[in-house]
Amino acid sequence: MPEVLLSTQEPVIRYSHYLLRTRREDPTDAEIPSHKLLVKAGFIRQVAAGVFDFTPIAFRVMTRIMEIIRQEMNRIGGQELLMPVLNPASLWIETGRYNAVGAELIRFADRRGTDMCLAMTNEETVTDLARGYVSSWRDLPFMLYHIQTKIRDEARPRGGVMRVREFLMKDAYSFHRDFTDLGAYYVNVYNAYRRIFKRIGLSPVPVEADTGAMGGSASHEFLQPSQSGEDTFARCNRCGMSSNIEKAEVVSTAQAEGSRQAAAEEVHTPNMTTIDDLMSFFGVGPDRFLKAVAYDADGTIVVAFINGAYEINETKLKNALGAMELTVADSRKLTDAGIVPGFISPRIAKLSGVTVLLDRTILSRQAYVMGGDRIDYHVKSAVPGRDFTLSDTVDIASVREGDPCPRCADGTIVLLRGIELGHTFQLGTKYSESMGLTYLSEEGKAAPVVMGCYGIGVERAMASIIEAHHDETGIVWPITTAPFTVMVLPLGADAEVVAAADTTARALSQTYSVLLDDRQESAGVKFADSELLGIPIRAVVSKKLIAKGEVELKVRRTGEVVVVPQKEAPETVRSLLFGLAEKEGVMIDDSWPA
RNA sequence: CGGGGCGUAGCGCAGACCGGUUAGCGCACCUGCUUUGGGAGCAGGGGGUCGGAGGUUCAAAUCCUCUCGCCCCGACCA
Repeated sequence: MPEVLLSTQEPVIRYSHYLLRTRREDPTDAEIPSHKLLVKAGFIRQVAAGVFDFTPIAFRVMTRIMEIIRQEMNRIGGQELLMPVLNPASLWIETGRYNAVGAELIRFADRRGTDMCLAMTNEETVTDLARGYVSSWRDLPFMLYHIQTKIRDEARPRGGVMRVREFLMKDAYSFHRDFTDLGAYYVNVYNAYRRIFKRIGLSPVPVEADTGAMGGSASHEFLQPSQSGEDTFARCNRCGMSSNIEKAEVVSTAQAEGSRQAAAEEVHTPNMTTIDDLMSFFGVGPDRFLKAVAYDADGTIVVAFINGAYEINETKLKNALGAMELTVADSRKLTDAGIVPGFISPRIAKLSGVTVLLDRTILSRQAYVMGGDRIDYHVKSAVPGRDFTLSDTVDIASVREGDPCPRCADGTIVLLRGIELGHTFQLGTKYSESMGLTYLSEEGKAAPVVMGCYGIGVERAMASIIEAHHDETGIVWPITTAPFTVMVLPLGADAEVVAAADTTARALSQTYSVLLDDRQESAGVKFADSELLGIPIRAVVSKKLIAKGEVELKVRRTGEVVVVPQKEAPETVRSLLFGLAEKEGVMIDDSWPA
């Protein structure tokens, strides 16, 4: 596919009048490389917590990312439209999200007193739009998308532009007659996503994900492995299975133990309420203990029991319970219910108003040390099924590094961190049913439309590109998303240097986007800035070079330097770019550069 | 929302404990001259409601109260 984005008809951009100011020093409040570089190179400026200005050079990058997204969305039949950020609360009340979503959804009343909110995504508006259009199976399928501001009042914005309160997102919505059709289309989106990320210089891992408050069935996150990432995912070292830790299944291996089972025995364990305390007291590993964690799930007490070597995964627990709100229970509430915090055993299941959940990892051993249900006592050699009721077990544990893979025979799990670049959901009928988006089938029966939705964050993609493409001196933009293709540096203020740089810049700008550094700055400053800004090709014009009618071209990514006659500069840039395209794994159509 | 920290020039900071010159330094910015292949030199200069409000005092950047904002860790995260 041709990267026409690099082609340009625009004039040379003159740095001296361009709204761009780099900084000499690293910003103190930035932690991750992309944040530091975006600020240092003058791409972003914070306006409020999680709210940023994007300067012209940054917006050029965003425009290129958006254009690649557009091309790939259009390729799979997407129809671009524009939906509003300002939404009436009534639409969100219809789907139930008005109450289901927390304070991230900004709610307010307009001047007439009508309840409004600022859209964090557009399922409501798109479903509302579609129900005015869809009536027959003949109308399906289709896909709509837009690239629009999203507002989410995040509790804690962080990582520069990684997690913010206002951002641009490409969100796409597909509409189908049934799950089979959705499933088939989902593959198209999946492939389009892979193409988009490859083209912008990223290589995220598609991982199975929890659907969260979005609802629906299948969901994948595209996670770019990075230390700066906020998501943790599990990956099998053999079969490649990848799953967000919020969803990753845990298979515990049963340990072979002697068939002789000692009788349960109460042991005095003064003030020992943690697994660590008990480990040192009993002198055995954490997997010998039955750990109890008490929660308040939508107002009822839930106590989850798990093998002491594992941690409860609250997302999985929440899903198992179908709970909206899950918090750690306060001890007073437990005491009131007749529970002894710190010494809880599954025998409390008989108490009224208490739900007990047993994690599957409990099955891995035949006997445990568990709570004694009275202060300062534990029970040793407690056998599941004998000393407490072994009801159905559930999978609510967090997978650990080194655990066996749930998919293949002999793989083990590795935990990695990643940046969520995109998320795809097979929504199903959650929105169509609640909002009455139905169609008449060939049999003349009304059925809810089956939907999918697919997001990509634009600023986060930009930041991720920097995370993946930078060095000690600055950003190294891939040619597909670079704000400019060539940066021309005249060294010195000599009239002939200025004139030659101008000629070179004009010649190059016939085909490439060019930033001409016409500032009255020393050579060192210009070199440092060109490296910081990360423009793929640097063209130097100096007195020495002019004497021989030459310009020097340097490739930012590789450091390769060539000196060529001034007239050959455009042709040489072209071949350098083809070299870069190959290195970066992107295609350039031979018709480009023209 | 819990814990910790910070608000003084565009950016980074000092001054504050112990109230008292005209609030200072570096970078950036302006003028002039020199300089121009790796963040230049000399000289001169502009820019401040000291986050905001109230209070104490003869006097507040400095002490007290309230408030707003921002950062970090955690919780949260369609």
